[in-house]
Amino acid sequence: MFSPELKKGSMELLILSMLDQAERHGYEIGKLIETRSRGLLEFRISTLYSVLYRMEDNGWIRGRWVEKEGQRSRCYYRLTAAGRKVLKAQHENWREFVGIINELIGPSHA
Amino acid sequence: MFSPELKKGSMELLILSMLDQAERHGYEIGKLIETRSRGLLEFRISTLYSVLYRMEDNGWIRGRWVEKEGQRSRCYYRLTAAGRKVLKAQHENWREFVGIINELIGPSHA
DNA sequence: GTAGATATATCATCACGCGAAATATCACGT
DNA sequence: ACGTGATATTTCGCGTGATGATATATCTAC
Repeated sequence: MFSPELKKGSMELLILSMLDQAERHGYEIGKLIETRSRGLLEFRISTLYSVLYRMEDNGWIRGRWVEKEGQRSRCYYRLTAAGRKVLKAQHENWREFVGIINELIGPSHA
Repeated sequence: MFSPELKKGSMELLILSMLDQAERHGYEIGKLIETRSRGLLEFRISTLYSVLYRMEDNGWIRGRWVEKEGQRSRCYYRLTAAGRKVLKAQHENWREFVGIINELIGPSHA
């Protein structure tokens, strides 16, 4: 749907936003992005996990393994204090970026 | 200023937009992006040229060498018919993409 | 005469999303 | 009992493309 390059850079912001609302596991985040965007935005599940691992290394999120009866083990991630700061910064960053690009490309002349 | 990943994917749209208004050469496009974004958005000049070459290979733009007295030779690029279509498509694509991301990340809670 | 802006070109490097494959459990239909 | 598909995580090689460094050349201004 969207150019692969366009999706890059929004991945972290997207994941951080998902985790701002609730503790979630990887697969859940993937499905959430897919359904909430009505199938228009779909990140590969492998990408999702690699970003999660990277963000955990960065100390933005922390995973917690949960084993429930009759369920495959899941790793639930939540934002750390640092992650919350990064989310805020990336959110503002995104808005400013979009503003500038929109300014530069002007209105579409359909 | 902005994450390098965020800039990826907006480069082509940006250049195509610049060339929609007038025939321009590479260095000029770079300066234009820099000044119009008040220095916030700055693409490497090397990146700019590599994107220009790629877009010319794709047939989206066409370069024309101009040699003026007392000036270094410049290559002026203009949009082709195909490039105009790509610009329109990428423009719509950008707007839709931004809409979806904004929907997913929600309003900032500053 | 040299420093800095203008202007283009090339190439190695690196980050990162992607595709593919492996592993494991549960639900459902037959 | 068996297969299929959804759920769930992991790993790794690949390809794309922005970046940084470097080279070259001309003009202006001090």
